[in-house]
Amino acid sequence: MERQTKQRHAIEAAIREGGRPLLPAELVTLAQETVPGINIATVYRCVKALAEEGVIRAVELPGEPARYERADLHHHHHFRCDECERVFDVPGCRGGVESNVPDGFSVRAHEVVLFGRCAECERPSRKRTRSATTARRSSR
Amino acid sequence: MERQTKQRHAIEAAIREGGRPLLPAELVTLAQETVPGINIATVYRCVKALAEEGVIRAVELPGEPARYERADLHHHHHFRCDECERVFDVPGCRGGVESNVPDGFSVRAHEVVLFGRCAECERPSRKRTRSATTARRSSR
DNA sequence: ATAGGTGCAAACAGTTTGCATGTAT
DNA sequence: ATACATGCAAACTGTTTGCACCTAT
Repeated sequence: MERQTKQRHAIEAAIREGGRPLLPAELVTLAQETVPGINIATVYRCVKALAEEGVIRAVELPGEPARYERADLHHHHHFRCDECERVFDVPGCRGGVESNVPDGFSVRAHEVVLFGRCAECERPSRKRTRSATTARRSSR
Repeated sequence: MERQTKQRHAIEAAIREGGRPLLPAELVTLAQETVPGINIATVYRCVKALAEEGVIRAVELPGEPARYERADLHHHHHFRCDECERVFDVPGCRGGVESNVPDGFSVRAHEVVLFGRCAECERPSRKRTRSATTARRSSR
């Protein structure tokens, strides 16, 4: 069983209170407010352990590093804004996605990711630019 | 406009005749049958150019490197086998996936990925193991 | 002839790991 | 006390880039 360390608490807290899936890099930044010296390797190790315990869950979007969110959320999908690159939760799931699989295939799970512009970025007046934490990734 | 080189032809041919989305590493292997000395950097450069021309398309699955397939296919989704790790095309799209987005959000595109076991791996008798080209990745 | 493509090696980003040290139990 | 977590640096994987050379035009 796992030890209660301040690093681990800081990471858990960041994910629990994040409100949206967070990147490992964002987690270091957030956790450093509580544990200044925290290392990225620790974040990766904790995040892996927490995911195996079922406390958090990896949100893996096509072509991007995994983000992490709390696992106690109902089944939902994700929306990635083309502009600010943030990822949002999209509640619910209409089902029916699993039809059309070829004969003999069995479906265990599915992932749906929507791409577009979020409400803030859609509205020209109150335009929001990429946050500092995600701007680095835009060079891709 | 682009030059016709044997490297480029080999890569285009591999994707055109692949029948399923292929990884850059698989493309080097395939293209080497025609152009022995072909380099991975060339594959990445060609693949990027071909994608920009609209000849091929990137298929990006959550948590995995991009695969590439010909662009002249109708809209479809993908199925990844847990066992053999191959990716298959799933024809059609029932729609309705875009509902539930929060107010003010506009959807530009969507991706659906199904996970499970393909027909071959589902059938115990004719079990298929991971191919040599994908086995490396299983350590993840 | 020359613009553009290729191979090679080095650079990068994200992630993982070995090891000595620190700390929760 | 000691087993496990952390920090640091090094290793690793996938991808990109600088540069000298090669080749389709």
